Amino acid sequence: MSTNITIKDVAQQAGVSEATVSRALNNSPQVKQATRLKIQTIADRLGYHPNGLARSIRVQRSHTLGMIIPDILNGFFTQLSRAIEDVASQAGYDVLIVNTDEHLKKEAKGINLMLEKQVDGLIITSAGAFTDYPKMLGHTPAVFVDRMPPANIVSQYDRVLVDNIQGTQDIIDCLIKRGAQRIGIINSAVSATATERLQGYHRALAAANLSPDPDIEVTARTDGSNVPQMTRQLLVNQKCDALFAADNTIMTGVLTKLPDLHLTHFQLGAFDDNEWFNFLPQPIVTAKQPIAELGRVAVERLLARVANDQLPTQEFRLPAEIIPRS
Amino acid sequence: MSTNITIKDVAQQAGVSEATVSRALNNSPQVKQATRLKIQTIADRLGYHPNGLARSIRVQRSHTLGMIIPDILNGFFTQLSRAIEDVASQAGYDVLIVNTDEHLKKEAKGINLMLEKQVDGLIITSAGAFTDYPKMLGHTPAVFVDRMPPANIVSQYDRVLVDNIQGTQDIIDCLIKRGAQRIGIINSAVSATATERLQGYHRALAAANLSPDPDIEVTARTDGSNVPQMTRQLLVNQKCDALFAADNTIMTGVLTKLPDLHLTHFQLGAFDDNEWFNFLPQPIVTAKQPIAELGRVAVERLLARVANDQLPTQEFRLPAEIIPRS
DNA sequence: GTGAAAGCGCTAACAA
DNA sequence: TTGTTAGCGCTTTCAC
Repeated sequence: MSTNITIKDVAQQAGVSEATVSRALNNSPQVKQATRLKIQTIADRLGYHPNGLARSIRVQRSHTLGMIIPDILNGFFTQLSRAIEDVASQAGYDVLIVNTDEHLKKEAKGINLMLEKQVDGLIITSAGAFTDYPKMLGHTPAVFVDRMPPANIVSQYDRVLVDNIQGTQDIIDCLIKRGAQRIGIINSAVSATATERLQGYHRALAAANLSPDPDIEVTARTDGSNVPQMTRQLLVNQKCDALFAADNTIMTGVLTKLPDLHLTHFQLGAFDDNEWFNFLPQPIVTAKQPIAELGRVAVERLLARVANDQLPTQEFRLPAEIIPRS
Repeated sequence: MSTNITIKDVAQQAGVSEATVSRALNNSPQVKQATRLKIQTIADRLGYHPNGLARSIRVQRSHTLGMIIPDILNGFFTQLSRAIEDVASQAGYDVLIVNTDEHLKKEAKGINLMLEKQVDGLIITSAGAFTDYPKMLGHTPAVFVDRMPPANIVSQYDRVLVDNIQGTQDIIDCLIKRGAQRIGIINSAVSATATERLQGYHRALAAANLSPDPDIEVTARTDGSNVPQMTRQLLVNQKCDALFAADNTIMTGVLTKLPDLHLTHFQLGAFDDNEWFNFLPQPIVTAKQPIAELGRVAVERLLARVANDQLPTQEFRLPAEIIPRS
């Protein structure tokens, strides 16, 4: 915040009014070509940069979007943020990012910060199943991606997410076709997601006439700390011949534990793909989320809602692509 | 930008002046406890959020930092951005990120955008060896991380980066100790970095009385497209018994090619560590950058300069840690 | 301890 | 085609 040269300086130098400078620099059609040129030259010479904050406050629009994610180090959110930034910047918006680490307080603080920064809209991957979003957000448009808000208010917001049931079903299906008979699942800590993925798991079992076993259906902690131990439990104690990890952080936990186990015959499946899986000795069947698409749809919908807050809310459900890897 | 309730509304409801509300909400000591309480209650009830833009424009400080990076999908920058966000947010700043894809135009556009958004300072990992930063940046403080600005202006800015020479030397050293006699290098496309890493490479060779061979010193394209072919060239045609990749994207390219080559005895080294390397069948010796430290130092220095623009510019050189992996 | 008034840099009526 | 004026929401003297 050190650009001390303002529209007034340009106006004085050019011998015109501030209004004319503003018009010229904003390409208003109603300014004489000669004037515009002179003004532009002078602005360049002075190294003038318009003060976007002043403009925003005046036009009541910041051209900034806020994005709330658990952790950008998680590959899914890295890719999502990139996609969102790309689409947003194409539309003349930039993006403010806050990492919550699944922490409700951090999320609340982040949202507040963004509201103060007057973001035009918010893209949220929720950490808080119990957060009162309508109260927090006020009239600021928001779309939820991947993680849904609490069930009682979910219909008040636009949502963009993957088809968890189908994606999971395809993976389990593939594992079964390749001979798996007893497939353990380490499910996500995110409840809405977990419910759907478990459902896909059960559907695939049913379709193959395999009966589910509660003993081999477990749920990871949010921080993933219990995943290695569960891996052992399922693959060794419970003698599973395949293991399904419900997201990429869970799979990372599984991979950490594997070498200790000295197993030879078992299969692996995971929701969320990862380019590094290609380099691993053990093939992993995955459901690859259309992350770029998720981001694109989310931003487009958000901007549409910014332009028209009367839009009915909607859920966008995108298909996951199975990557068999054999 | 939909918060239509302002300080004025709170003032009216509370029966005080706007000034008093402002003071109360900013914890000015000179406002009566009772007044402050009443104001805070009313502000809460109304769901009042201060307009940060208006404040910024008034106090001439945005409490926002800008960050220019090539691509957040590159693990190094993912981690760097996280570190920077953490330190910045701790200090009450948030950060705006722009990806340049090593594109000069995108970088210029991004910097302009940030100047318009009135960022208090900029953290830059430069794409442009030929960019005229002093002209672009004006008086906005900037610190360069990892990628340095052009040599003729480098001393005008603070810089934070790793000890490339030592890091590389340690890796090559380790490879030699383990028996390597002919170590190929695929160097970085970033010239300043490449120069230093090559120097470390040569030093290690010299220390072991191995003579360098220009035929096995090659440089990757910025987009890494020629890396797979170079991998084959060095490991097969040139019969290298070890390969050093000068950064993590290069190593990814190497790994892509390896399976085709069906080689059994060779070693791998790389600058930049990656958690996924732990899961690979082939051990990789790396120099792990202190990324969190780089980010922390960069933000701290930047904020120090924001507070005092008379600070002499300085270079911060941090050590890399060798991860031998055998 | 509180209020009145000015002004940060900009844009948008309304005039000329 | 251009200038004048008002005001976006806030903080900060300067009074009282």
